[in-house]
Amino acid sequence: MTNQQVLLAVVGPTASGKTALSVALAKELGGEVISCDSMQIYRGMNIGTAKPSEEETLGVPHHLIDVADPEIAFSCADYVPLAQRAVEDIAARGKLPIVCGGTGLYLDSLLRGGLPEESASDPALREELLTFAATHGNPALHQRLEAVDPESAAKTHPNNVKRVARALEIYYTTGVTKTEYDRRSQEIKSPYAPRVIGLRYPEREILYRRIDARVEQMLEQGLLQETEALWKRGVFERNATAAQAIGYKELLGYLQGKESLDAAVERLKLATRHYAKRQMTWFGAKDYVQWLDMTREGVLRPFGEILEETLRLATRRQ
RNA sequence: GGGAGAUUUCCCGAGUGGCCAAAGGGGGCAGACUGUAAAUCUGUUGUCAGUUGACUUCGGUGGUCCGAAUCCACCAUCUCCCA
Repeated sequence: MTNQQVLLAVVGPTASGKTALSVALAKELGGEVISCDSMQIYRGMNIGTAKPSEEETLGVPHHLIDVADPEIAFSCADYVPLAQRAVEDIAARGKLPIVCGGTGLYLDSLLRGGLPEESASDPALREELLTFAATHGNPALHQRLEAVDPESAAKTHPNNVKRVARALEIYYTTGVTKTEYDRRSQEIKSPYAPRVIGLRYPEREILYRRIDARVEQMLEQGLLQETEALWKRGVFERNATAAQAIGYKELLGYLQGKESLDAAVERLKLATRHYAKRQMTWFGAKDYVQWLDMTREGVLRPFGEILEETLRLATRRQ
């Protein structure tokens, strides 16, 4: 009754096991993976972003990885059309698109069917607005938003300057308020019939232990060298999106001799845990997620069992 | 052996008689998010009633005072200095 494209998605916090599961699913169902990760986009950032290696992908094609240089300001708006094309492309070849990743906003935008027509961005204006807030105070910027779009002003805390600025940016560049913009975006009909599997860790300590272990592993694999390469390349000077990636900015202090390695690594682990929590909050609020417990009685469930359950969730009639 | 200083709520750290359950930061917990999203931001964090409110806390014990985390005495632990 619907000709929406079927699509599978595996989401969850960092280090939850998305990669292995989506590869297994692709093998099982004849699919290809579309990464939904704001940092795996970038070339030269492999270890720190836990980009799947050849051993991990097992020959399953992965899309939307290594599509931009770290100096590039890549964003959600760049991601969505590329991902849409990848979905079409995979489907056209009779394969199942499997979206895998933890960048909630990107996934949301993709599943929603893209951003509204009037979507636009103006980096110079953005900069100007941020400067305005810095000199006149956060409330002053917020008041400007309140004047043109009280509804979105009410929903955005004055201190969340970036969000306030974005709302104003939408209005100044398109003449449409953010409230109206959001409304229009809700009218877009999604071309997809997604099955979204969310990996959940009822016992958070288990996930946190995995995070710690993975950080240690990244260090062994040469995360420091990778960081140094990005540093030398000047990625951190321009405040590129890529410079925000967890794993690099935390180690920079050590490389610059401002901090001990142990301290830097601790901060890295902590930042990753914080990030994982934010992801859990994000996905937890999405009603399109079907949750799958990764642990039982304090231990990780056998992979085979998890795969089986996922297949059941993925193919179940809705 | 003598001298100086320290001891605060999970951690760091303010607080030197009432406005202190005690600043601020960190951590924890919860949440928001439609073009920087691995970013950005918010709330909450002694206990219990859960709005006023009650109760227990600032190394320990005992004092002074209407009233102490803040003053005094002794004890304990730690740091530093002189031997």
